[in-house]
Amino acid sequence: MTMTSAEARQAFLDYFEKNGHTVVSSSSLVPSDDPTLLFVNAGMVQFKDAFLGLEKRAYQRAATSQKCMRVAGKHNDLENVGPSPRHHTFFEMLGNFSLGDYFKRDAVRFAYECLTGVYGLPPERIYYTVHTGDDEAFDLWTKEMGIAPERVYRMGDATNFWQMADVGPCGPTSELHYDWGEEFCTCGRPDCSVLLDNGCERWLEIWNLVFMQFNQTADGSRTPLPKPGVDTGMGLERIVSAVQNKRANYETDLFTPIIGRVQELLAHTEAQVEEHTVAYRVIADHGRAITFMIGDGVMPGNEGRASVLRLILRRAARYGRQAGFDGPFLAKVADKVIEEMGDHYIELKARRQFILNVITQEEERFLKTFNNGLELIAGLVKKLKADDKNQIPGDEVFKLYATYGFPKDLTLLIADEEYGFTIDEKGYRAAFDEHAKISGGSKIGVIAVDMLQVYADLFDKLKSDDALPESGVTYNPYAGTELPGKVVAILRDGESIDSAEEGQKIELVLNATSFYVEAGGQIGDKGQIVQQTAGQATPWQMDVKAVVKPVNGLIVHEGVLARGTVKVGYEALVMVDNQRRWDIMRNHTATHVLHRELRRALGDHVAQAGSLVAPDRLRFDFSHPQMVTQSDLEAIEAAVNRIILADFPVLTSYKGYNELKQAIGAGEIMALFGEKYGDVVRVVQIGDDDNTYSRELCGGTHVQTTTQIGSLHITSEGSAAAGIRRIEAVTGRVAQELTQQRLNTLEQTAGLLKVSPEEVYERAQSLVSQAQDSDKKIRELERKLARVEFEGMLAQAGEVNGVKVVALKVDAPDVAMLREMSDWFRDRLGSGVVVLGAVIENRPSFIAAVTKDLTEQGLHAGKLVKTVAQVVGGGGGGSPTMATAGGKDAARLGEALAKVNTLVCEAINNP
RNA sequence: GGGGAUGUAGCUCAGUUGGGAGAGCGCCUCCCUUGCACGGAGGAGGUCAGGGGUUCGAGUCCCCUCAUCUCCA
Repeated sequence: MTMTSAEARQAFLDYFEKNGHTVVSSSSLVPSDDPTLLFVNAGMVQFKDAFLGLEKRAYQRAATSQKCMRVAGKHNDLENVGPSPRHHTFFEMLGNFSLGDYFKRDAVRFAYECLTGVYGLPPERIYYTVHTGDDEAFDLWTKEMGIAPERVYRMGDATNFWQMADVGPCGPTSELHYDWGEEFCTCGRPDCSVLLDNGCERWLEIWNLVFMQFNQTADGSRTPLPKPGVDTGMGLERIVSAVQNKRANYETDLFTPIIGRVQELLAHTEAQVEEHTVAYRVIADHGRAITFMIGDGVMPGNEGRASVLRLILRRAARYGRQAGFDGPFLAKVADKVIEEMGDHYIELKARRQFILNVITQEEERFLKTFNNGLELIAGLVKKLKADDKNQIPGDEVFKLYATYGFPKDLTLLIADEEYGFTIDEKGYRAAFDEHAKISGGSKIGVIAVDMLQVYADLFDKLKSDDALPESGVTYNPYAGTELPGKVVAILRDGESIDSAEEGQKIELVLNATSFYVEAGGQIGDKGQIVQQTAGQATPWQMDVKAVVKPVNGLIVHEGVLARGTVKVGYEALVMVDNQRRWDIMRNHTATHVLHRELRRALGDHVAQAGSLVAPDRLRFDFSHPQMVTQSDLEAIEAAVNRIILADFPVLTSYKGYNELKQAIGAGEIMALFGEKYGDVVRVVQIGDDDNTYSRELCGGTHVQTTTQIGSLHITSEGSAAAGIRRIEAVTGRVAQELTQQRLNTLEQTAGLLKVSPEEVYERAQSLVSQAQDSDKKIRELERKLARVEFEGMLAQAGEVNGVKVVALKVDAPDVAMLREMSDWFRDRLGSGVVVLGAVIENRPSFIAAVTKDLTEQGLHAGKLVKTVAQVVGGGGGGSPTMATAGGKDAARLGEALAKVNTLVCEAINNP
C-alpha cells in the first residue's frame, strides 16, 4: 500500500514536528509586504524577515507545506506547463527551516532520515551534491552519514550556491537527487550522472538544502553570519512521484482525481485522454492554480497578479476547447480541486462558492472575447482574399492581440486550420516591440525598494543604539488618542538628521505612537505631535499628514514641523485628531455590521473583496454576481440601523490563529483572504459571548458600542469589477448632515409644489406627465397651424421652365416642423422643387426638397439650399432630394428665397 | 503609469464627405388563432456615456472626463 499525497504531506510535517519543529501553516500565495515579488515562490518567503533578523519568531525550528506559484523567470516558463511531465504553475513546497538554530549536520541527517525512513526510498537510489568549496557538507554526507564518496558530487556556484539578492544572506547548498534507473536515461551518455547537469530524465532533483552561512555586502565581500540558518525545499509533487513510482507528476494522486473529473465531463475514452495529454495536463495544473489564486483573493484583471490569473485561466479554457469543451467547465474542475485539497487548505472550502463564481464569470467573458476574435479574423480573411493574399499582416495580428485580447498563437491556429492562411510573424514582432516602446514604464517600484533599504538600515541602527527595543516602535492605537513618547529619529529627504527647523517637511520616528497606520482598509490617522514637558529650549509642534510602516516594527510620521525646533531625544506627546478618529471608528464598526447584514440578506457567497474606511465615508466591495435591488438595499440599511440601536458592545480579544482555524473555515469568523495573519490574531466581536452578533479578524479601531455609530445611510451601490459590487455609505456626523440636507430639499420642494413632503413624489409624477401631455398638445396645435398656413400658400406655387417651384417664408417653431411642411408641399406637387424658410430662434433656417424625377435633370437640393443660405451668411447641404441649411442674418431671408427661381432655372439649363 | 478598442431603445446591435435616430428581440393595446420562437394591425420606450469645441447644422469631426474590455511596464 503506497502512501497517498495527503499522507505524504502529513508525514513530512509529523516527522519534523517530532524533531522539535513548529508546524506553521502556509502563507497566502500573495506575498504581504513585498512589492517586488508577484507570488510566493518558495517556502522561505514567509520567513524572509526572520532570516534577515527583522522579525522575531516564537520558535527557531519550523516546517511548512507552502503554496507556491511560479509563472515566469528562471525556474519556469508557462509554455512548458503541459508538454513537460514535471513543470507546474502551482505547487506545494515542503520545507524545514532553522532560524539560527541547527545547521548543516542536522539538516543533512533530517533529509536523509526523512527520505529513507519516512518515505522509504531505497538509499541506493539517492545521489547527493555539495558546493565545491563546502568540505564540511561533503564530510557530513560521507563520514557522518556513511554515504560512499562517489555518490556525493562537488558542483559549482551555478547549481550549488544560493543568494537571496545581490546583498544579504547567502550560502552553499546541497541537493538530493533520485535515480529513476538507467533505463530512463535520455541523454545516452555512458557516463550519465547528476554531475553532468544536462537535464537527463533519469535524474530527479527532489530536495534542496540551503545553508545560510554568509552575509554578502554591496562590495561583494562575504562575512560569516553570527547565527547561520537552514532553508530547505522539496516539491511535494516530486516526492510523491518518487514514492508512488510514477514518472510523471500528473500520474500521481495529486492530479489523477482532477484529470478523472475532466475525463468524466468530456466522456472521453482512455485513448482520447491519451490523444489530448497536453490539454489534460494544462487543465489539471491550471485548474489547481486558479483555484488557489482566487482562494487567496486574486481577481482576474489586467495588471500584475490579476493578469497572471487571467492568463492562466484563459489558457486552461483554450486547451479545454481543444479537448472538446463547448461552454464553461473550469468551475467543475475547480470544485474537484477544492474537494481534494480543501481539508488541508481550509480557505478553499470557506470560499468555495466565491471561487466557482469568479471562474465561471471569467470563463464566460473569455468565450465572448474568443468568439469576437473569430469574427474579426473571418472579416480580415475575407478582405485579404479579395486582394488575393493568404497571409494576415503582422500589425493586424498584433491588433487582434493588443486590442481584442486574442493571442497570436490562437490567431495562427484559426488562420491555418480554418482558412489555410499564414501570419506575418516578423511584422507581429515589430508591432509588439513598437507597442512596448510606446507604452514605456515607470521606475517607481525600484525607487520604492531602495527607500525600503534606507528604512531597514535605520531600524537596525535604532535597535543597536538601544533607541528602540527589539520589537520596534510601541504601537498602540487602541487605548486612546494621546500617548507620551520620545523622538528617536528624524528624516529629511531620506537622510537621517539630528534636528529639524520650523517649516521643514520631515519624517519623525517615536519610540511609541497611538497613530493608526493604514491597514485593513482603515486609513491612517492625522493629528499632531507636540512638546511634552516644559523646560526645553523651544516649544514645538509637528502636523502629521500621514503615517507609514515601511518595515515591520518601524513606524514613521510624515508631515511638517509647524512650530519650533525638534531634536532627537526630545520628549513628545502624540495627539491624534480625535474627532477624525471617531468618524473613522464609527465607519469601521459600521463596516462590520454592513458585512454581516449583506451576508444575511444576499447569501454566504458574499465575501469582502476590498474595503475603505475613511472619516467621511466607508466603501465596501464584495463578491456578488448581480445588482443589489433597491428593496434589498433598503432592507439592509434598515437592518444595520436596527443593530446600531440594539446597542451591542464591541469587544476585542487576542487569540491563537490555529485555535480559530475551524471557525474561520466554517465562515463563523470573517477573515480577509490574501491577508497575512500572525500566530496571534485580534478578534473584533460585536455583542457579548452570550449574544454574539459577529466576529471578524481585524486590527482596526472601533467604537465601544454600536449606538455610537449614530446611523448608517447607504449612498450608492454599483459595480467595482466583474462579479464585485461596491456599496458606499456614511455614518455619524456625515449621515446626519446628509439627512438634514436632503430633508431640507424635500421640504423646499414640497413648499414649491404646495403639498406635504409625503405627497411630493406623487405630485411630481403627475406634473411630469402633465408636462408631457402639454408638449404633445402643443405639437398637435403647431401642426394644425402649419397645416392652415400650408393650405393658404399652396396657390403661390410658381413654375420655372415647366418645373413647379415653391419658395416661401413660413411660420414654423422648429426645423422638424419645417421639414414636415416641405413633405406636404412635395406630396401635393407630385413633381417639383420646394424651398421653405423660417426664422427659428432669431436665426434663418431653410429646407429644400426636390422630387426624385427632377434630380435627374440636374437639380440638387443640397447645392440649391447651400447657395440660398449664403445670402444670409450661412451654409448648408444634404442629399439630392432633401437638404437643410441655416444662416445668421434673418432680415435677408426673403432676399435669399427670391434667388430660388433663378437658381432652379440655371440648374436645369446647365446640368 | 502608458498604448489601443468600445459606449446609440429594456436586450443584441445597424447608422455611408456631418444633413429626417433606426432594425431585430422584448413590452403594451387590439384583431386572428386551442399548440412548439404563431400570424396581423397599432403603440409606448432615447439627455446617441457625460462635458466642452468646430459648424448654419454633430450620433458622426476635435478636445477633456467617466465606465467597460484589452495589451505593455
